[in-house]
Amino acid sequence: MSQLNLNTIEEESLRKTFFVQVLLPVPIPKTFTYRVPQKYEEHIQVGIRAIVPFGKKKIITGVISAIHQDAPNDYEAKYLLELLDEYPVVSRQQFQLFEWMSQYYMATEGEVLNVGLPSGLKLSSESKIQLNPAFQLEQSPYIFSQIEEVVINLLKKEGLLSYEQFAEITNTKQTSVLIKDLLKKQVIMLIEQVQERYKPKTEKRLRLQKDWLDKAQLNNLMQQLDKKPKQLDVLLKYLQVVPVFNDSSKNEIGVAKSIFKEEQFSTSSINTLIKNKIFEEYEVITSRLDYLNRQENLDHEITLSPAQEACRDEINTIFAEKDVALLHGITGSGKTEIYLSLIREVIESGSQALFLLPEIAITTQMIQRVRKIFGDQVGIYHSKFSDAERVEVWQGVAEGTINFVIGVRSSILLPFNNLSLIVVDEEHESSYKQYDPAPRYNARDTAVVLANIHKAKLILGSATPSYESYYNAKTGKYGLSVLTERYGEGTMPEIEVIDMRRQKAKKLVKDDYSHSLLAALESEMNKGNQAIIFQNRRGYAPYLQCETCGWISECENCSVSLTYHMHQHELKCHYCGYRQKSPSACLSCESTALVMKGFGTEKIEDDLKLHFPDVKIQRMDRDTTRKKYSYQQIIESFESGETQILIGTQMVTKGLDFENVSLVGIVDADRMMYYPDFRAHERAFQMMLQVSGRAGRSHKKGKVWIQSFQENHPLFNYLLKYDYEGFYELQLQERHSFFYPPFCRLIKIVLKGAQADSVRNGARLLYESLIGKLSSQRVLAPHEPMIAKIRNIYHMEIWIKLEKGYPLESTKSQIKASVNKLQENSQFRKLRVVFDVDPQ
DNA sequence: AGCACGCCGACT
DNA sequence: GTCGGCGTGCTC
Repeated sequence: MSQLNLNTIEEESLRKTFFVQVLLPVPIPKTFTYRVPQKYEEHIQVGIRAIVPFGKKKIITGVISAIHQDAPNDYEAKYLLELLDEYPVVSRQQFQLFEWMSQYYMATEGEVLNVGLPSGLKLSSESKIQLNPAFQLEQSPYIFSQIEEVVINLLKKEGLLSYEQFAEITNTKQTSVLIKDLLKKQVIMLIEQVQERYKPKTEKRLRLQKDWLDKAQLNNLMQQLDKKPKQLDVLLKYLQVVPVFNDSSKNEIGVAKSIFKEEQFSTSSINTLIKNKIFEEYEVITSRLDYLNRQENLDHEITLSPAQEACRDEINTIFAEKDVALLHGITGSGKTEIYLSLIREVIESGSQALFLLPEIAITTQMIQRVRKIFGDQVGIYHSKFSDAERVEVWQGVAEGTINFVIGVRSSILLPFNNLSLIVVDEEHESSYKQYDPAPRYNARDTAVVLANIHKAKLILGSATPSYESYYNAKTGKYGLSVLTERYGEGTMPEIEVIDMRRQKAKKLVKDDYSHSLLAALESEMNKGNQAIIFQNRRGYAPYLQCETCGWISECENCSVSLTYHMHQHELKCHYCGYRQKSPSACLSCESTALVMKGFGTEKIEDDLKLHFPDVKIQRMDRDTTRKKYSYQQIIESFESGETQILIGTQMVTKGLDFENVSLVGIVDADRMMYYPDFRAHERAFQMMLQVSGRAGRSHKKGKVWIQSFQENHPLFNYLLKYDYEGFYELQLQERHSFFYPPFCRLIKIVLKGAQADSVRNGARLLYESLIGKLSSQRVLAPHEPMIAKIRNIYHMEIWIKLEKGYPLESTKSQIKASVNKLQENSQFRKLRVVFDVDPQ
């Protein structure tokens, strides 16, 4: 008796209820607690996805971030509905990284999860329309319109309709009225359905039925088919591809059904063969990463020059005591080969490696090169790839079949569990920083943290390191390895600055081009060489101005001038996309004395085509690379030598290797240097050095021509000598005296709103609250950004400068508290406040 | 972020 | 009188 009692008590106490914390891809700064149904208790794991009810009718998918038994006190937890994975899709290390990112970049973990998970792994519910089972047309007291009857009949036939289908069928925009009516009349009901977006790709395959595998039977079959030549053809083709005569086990794998499609085999005879039980048809799941299925001639050879080898050894030495190495190698020094050889060591030891590149640098050439060395162990993570492909890379990394990922910014969020080496190439690139939406993270800086979590090593590589990284290397936080020699025969081109003021005085400037640049260009063209002309501005002319009254073409929605684009004869806003026909007279005073001011790539293309009518000229900027393959087409055409002059924006500065370029022209250097940003000089120097590096890659000596009205600017003294370090030292003094990074940390707060004065007043109040907490030295007064209005939304900025060592975490909480306090005031509630930590 | 609830103006 | 505008507040 007592025995029995004890047992019940024990069982009672064993029956614990489990709860999970679920991280949802919504911008709410917390996780949600759900109750675990008993049937799932065994399967609960941190890192697997769960479908949960959220709000009144939504059903969404989140990731389980913790398991516990503490029932919440002040509300009843809902049951989670379903588990989606057997194995974690988010690793423990990833949770750590997510947490760090949300804290450091002042975003919610949900927002981090949102950029992390490929959308194929995110699910959301979609409402569907269904006929109410209780509904009977004959017994309904209501009268139905024609369109309602159409809907009823369709629902009877189809069962379920999505909102989109519904709108299409009824051909109305006011579907909501119709739906409400039908709901009221109890004709339909709405149901929530969660759809798994990612579907594995399948392939139909054929193989012989087992009965025919025996040699005698097979001969028998051939005789049977003797009078059916079409079917015999199919069989013979099969035997040719799958030699079951020699090895009957080969039949197991069969052949793809699609191979018969390419040739003249008839589908009907294949179907007859299947019907007659000679062939059997079956499906297998295949990879979308088609290169995984392809047998390639692998070539593991990586040949390093003595200089590269020394550099690689040096990095390994650095890694003995430091976690981060900065590789400062001039353009064309062959940094990639060093990375690849180090990555190979890591992969061969069984760990994972990640190679980050800016989007633009992941070219076909790079991918082919990497695949040739690493074969199917490499995953490519890139925006050009479909979502399903990204899911497959994600899963490959999680399962450990992919050991090496080459990818863009967001690949830092892949589910690595055994990472040993991260390489961030072109680490100075500002595209490593996500600008919008949150989390506004910098993948280069996040890589430092990720490496730390995995106890992995990190290489930052660049020909022109960011001052932050270079400073860290110089002060000993990072190791530094320098490559000063170009790989192969190439030498760095000579740089000449053209004094445009003097040339203009001598009347040697035509349009925007000096005589020297045009003459040099002509001479190179005559020699059959190639040239790159760099101008970091697209369109024809950045603005139109009336010479009579001074009116400037401006955007209606943004505080910027409209850029003239000649090809469409339009004025366009580069911020909101607004466009209008170019006016023929001033919109203010009707004078026809309109002139185009400034120049972009389009104008250069136009001008040079007049100068060099026989030379093939192409332009590469956002306007000409909009279509999927146009970027590749332009590169290939230049590579093959068909195009002789390539005009481009900063797109041409990124990691492109061309053999025959002997001239680089920078038409307007001043524009880059006089940009109102504390990094303007750093950027201008980087950009000019990078674009210079495109010349003289082979045995041909190259030359760079830079046009400037400020040819005495110290920047050029250093640039001519390729003295990166000298200019860095000079800039560093300036950064120090004006207290900018790397001497301080910046946090940018942007307030956005439709009413200019409420934005202004809100910024003022926030500023006052902030200086109360952080002192007026650390907070800069609110100011309008350079473009104060975009799409009719007004912006104000407050910058916070924190000296090194100033507590970051608590400061961020204080900032958030100030913002929350501001938004308690209903007047400022609808202001959007954006935090940008370490803005670029 | 969605989404429902709720309180004030132009319409069958 | 109602529809629907979007301000407000909540989501386990």
